[in-house]
Amino acid sequence: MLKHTEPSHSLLQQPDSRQSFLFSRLQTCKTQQEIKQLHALSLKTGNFNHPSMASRFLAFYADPKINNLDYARSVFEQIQEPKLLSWNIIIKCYIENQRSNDAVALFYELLHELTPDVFTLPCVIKGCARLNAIQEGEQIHGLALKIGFGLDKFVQSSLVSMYSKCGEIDSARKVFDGMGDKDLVSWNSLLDGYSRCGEVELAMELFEQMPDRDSFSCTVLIDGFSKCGRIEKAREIFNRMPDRNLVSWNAMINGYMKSRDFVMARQLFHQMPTKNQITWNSMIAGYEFNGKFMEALEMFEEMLSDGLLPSHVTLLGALSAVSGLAVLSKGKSIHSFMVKNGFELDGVLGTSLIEMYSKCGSIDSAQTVFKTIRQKKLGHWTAIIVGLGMHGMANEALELFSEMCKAGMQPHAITFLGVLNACSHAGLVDTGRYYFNKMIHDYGIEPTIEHYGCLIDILCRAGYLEEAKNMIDSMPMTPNKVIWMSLLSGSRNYGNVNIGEYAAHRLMEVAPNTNGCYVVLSNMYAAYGQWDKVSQVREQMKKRGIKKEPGFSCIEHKGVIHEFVVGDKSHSQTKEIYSKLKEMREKLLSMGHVPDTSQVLLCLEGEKEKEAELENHSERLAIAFGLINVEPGNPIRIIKNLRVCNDCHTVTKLLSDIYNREIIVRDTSRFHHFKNGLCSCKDFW
DNA sequence: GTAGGGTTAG
Repeated sequence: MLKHTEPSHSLLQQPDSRQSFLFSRLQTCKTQQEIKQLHALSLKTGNFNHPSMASRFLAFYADPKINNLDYARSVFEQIQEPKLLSWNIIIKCYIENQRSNDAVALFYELLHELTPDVFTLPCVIKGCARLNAIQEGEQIHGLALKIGFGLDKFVQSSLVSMYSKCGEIDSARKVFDGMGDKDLVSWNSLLDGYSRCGEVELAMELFEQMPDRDSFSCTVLIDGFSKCGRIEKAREIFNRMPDRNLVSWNAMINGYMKSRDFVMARQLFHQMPTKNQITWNSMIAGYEFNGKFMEALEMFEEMLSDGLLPSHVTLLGALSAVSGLAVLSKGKSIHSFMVKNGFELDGVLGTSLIEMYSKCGSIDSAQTVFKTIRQKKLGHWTAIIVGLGMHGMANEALELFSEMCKAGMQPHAITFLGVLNACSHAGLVDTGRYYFNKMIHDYGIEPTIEHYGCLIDILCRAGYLEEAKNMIDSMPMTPNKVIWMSLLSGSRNYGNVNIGEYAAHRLMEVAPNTNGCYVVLSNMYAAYGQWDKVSQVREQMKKRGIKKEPGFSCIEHKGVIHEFVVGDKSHSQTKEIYSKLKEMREKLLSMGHVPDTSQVLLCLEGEKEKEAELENHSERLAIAFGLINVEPGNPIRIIKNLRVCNDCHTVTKLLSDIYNREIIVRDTSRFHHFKNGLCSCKDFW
């Protein structure tokens, strides 16, 4: 960086002697090096602070081609009493670099010195729109009127757009109606407003009233229809577009992804003449959003091998897909890619990484990432608290929660959800009640149905079934499937058939197709020997065509995911796996393990068949695979789509001891760390 | 030499 030294006295007296020379050089020079030399020269010769010189340099550094924001700022800082033009340039530069916060802050600084003009206002209004800062936007609107720029077309259009983006469609309309001279941009701004707030009929009406339309107008409308699920209508407009641009293709892809039409999305993706980063991001995020994690990761790989640089958005999508599949190795490689390419972890990417590591079962790495983030934000604290809770590490989660409060952070609703979830997985009833009340009374946060769900779950797991039932009856919202399921599971665990039946009936009203409901209900009857009721449930399931959701377990090895279902014989290592299973069975037997068949679902009659079913549970196959393939010293990580059954839980504990291996199992809601014959959940799950 | 409108992202 250049040092702005005091110019020598003699040169200062005759600054204009070299000014025209500097001016013409400035016009023709191309490299950053050259401009820096001229900049140095201007400082030496005392021309830097000449009225139009400084802003010329500033404009050069602020130019999108050079785009050295920090340097531009340092140049700006050196200007003595910068003219409005310089302020405008630097504010615009901040907007262009997605630093709207700083742009707005600079604008308020500017107000102490000068009066803004018709160049400043649209720019800073755009910044407010980006920040969703409606209050600042309104303030600046008032200021614009006060200083006499209320009728400037550019100012008005930017206001229409700002109000539209902030969801204040009525205010947008009011400014629009007050415009004397409307052009395409002002029409499009309002059209965007209607599209954004889902008023697509009004948008369509406006579209038809417009004196002119361009590809912007069509794209805005396409996006509006896409977002509210009317993909056919969007397609119609797209088909009629004379000049389809990249953005309209992207908007269509998003629309198809939103309506889960992967075939059409992919078709457009291949058809379009050119793609950009957003196109790829839309495909990746679209797949991820719909739970198509494998496809999302394949797209991500393809994007990289095409030589495109991913953005934050790309990485967010890829990391979420990794979390969904729990492919730790992939997550690690994305993490190192991020470090290598200088992606900051201070923002959502840090949150996403913490989430990824916890969901991949590596809570240690999640904690490491959390510790390395210098400026910890609420999202980071929340992510790690949620992660620790999932891993049954309630004490650590609660400790971090109080540390976070000490650091001056205001926890929000999700943070409390993490805390309550942690309490639930550790069976901390009183602590759970305490935080639930603290949230309401100390932080003024209205509990959502999820918060109630957590607390009710805590009560149910601990056997406080009456209290849970009372809470369900008295809570201000209609109980959902999750809540009735908690009550039902609690009733099964504590043998309360009455409350269990009540919960099951309510559950069937709310969500008649919940297969888990029938399974738990029949397990409950079976556990207490009510076999006639067991067959009734079986009949009901048959009549309604409900089948037990097939369980599967996955294990990743060397970047490949191996999936197993009950009694699976399709794997290439089947022979080895089954002989390992035999060995496991013998070792378990010699430890005196007696299979617990109480949770085996009905259709199997004899004890022997039931035991055989347990032995072939998908996670046992996955464990066998892990014992064969995962190098000793490394934990065996398994992902399940169902809850761990009683017998598998006992068996896995024993296996961790017998084979001296750490086994980490992720089920639908949490992690179990099996080690030395014990589980991190302390048998409470 | 400076200004307003569209796509991904919780």
